[in-house]
Amino acid sequence: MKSEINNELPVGTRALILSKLYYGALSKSLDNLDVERYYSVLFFLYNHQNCCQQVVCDNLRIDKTAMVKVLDYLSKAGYIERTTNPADRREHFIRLSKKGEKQTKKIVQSFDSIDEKAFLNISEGERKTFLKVMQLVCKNLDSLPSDDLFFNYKKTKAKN
Amino acid sequence: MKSEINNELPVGTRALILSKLYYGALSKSLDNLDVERYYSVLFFLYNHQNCCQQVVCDNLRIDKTAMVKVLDYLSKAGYIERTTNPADRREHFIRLSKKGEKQTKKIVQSFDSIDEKAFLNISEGERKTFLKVMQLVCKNLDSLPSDDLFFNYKKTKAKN
DNA sequence: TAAAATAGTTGACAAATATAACTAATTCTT
DNA sequence: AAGAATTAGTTATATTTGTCAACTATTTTA
Repeated sequence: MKSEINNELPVGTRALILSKLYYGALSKSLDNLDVERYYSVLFFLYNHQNCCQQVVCDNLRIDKTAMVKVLDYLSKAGYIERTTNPADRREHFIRLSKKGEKQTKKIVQSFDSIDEKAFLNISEGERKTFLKVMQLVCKNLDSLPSDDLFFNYKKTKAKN
Repeated sequence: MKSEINNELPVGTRALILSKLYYGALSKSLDNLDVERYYSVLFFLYNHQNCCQQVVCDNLRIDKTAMVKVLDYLSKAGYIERTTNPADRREHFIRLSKKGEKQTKKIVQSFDSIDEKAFLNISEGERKTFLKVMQLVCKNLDSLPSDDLFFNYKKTKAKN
């Protein structure tokens, strides 16, 4: 038996642990797919067909240079296609291919099923509160002015 | 302005995003320390002096081979010391050095401060519920029997 | 006491992340 | 309308991180 999941950890650390457990379960459940990662990108694309890369980056907090590699990988696996937005030719639309869509459907099902299991024995109200607070915490963290962050030190170079 | 933090993402993905934002803020606030990562390990050691490696691994869900490298890094930086448990000579106790303790105190303060800012405008009750549910979700995910994970596929090898 | 399990380590490798410099296209400024 | 600045995406590189199998040393178990 593992020791208890620690109750005294900062919220960021707990969130990281939660995501580790979650993605561990997810990738186990999707063991026999021909892509082994970037499920969340596929999930996002499933719900946002034909959006451009930057939108994916912003929503999933993935760096744009990393995103290039993710999409190269998914493209090589035949899951996605890139097309140029004629209205703004800098942008590349990302679309799931027929194969990508079919496989991503299973991925979405896996996500849904694990979400469901994750909230077992938790009331609908608590679940709602949880998700609402999670949203707010993200918003708070996202809008932290970087000056706020230097409290026990004098500000040095403040690279941001 | 970034687009909204997406409300339709699976809980694991949201938790990952939360932790990214959190650790981004944290490392910015600790910019001028001579260690640049593994803050959560130091945080944990601060509250659990002289525990052995496996306990840290279990609590923070870090692989034991990764932990070796983490501790090598922290040891080289002069933050920690390893000693053998005389009662069970397989175990290595990890202790913060004097320097490590002094620096980690600042790290703990940073964690606390960011936690506080993260929960701005969130009521005490909601915060409590949030943390309780987070705990439960982790527990649910942790105890998922791996059979539960193969629902849309026939079970293959089920390596676990 | 032999076999199994546990704590920790090593080395090789794959993957993630960060940075800077770059192209191409668009928008802003005057 | 020209030039500057910005934006989307890419490339290349380097560093860090995570994963895996195999290993030592020690303790537990059967």
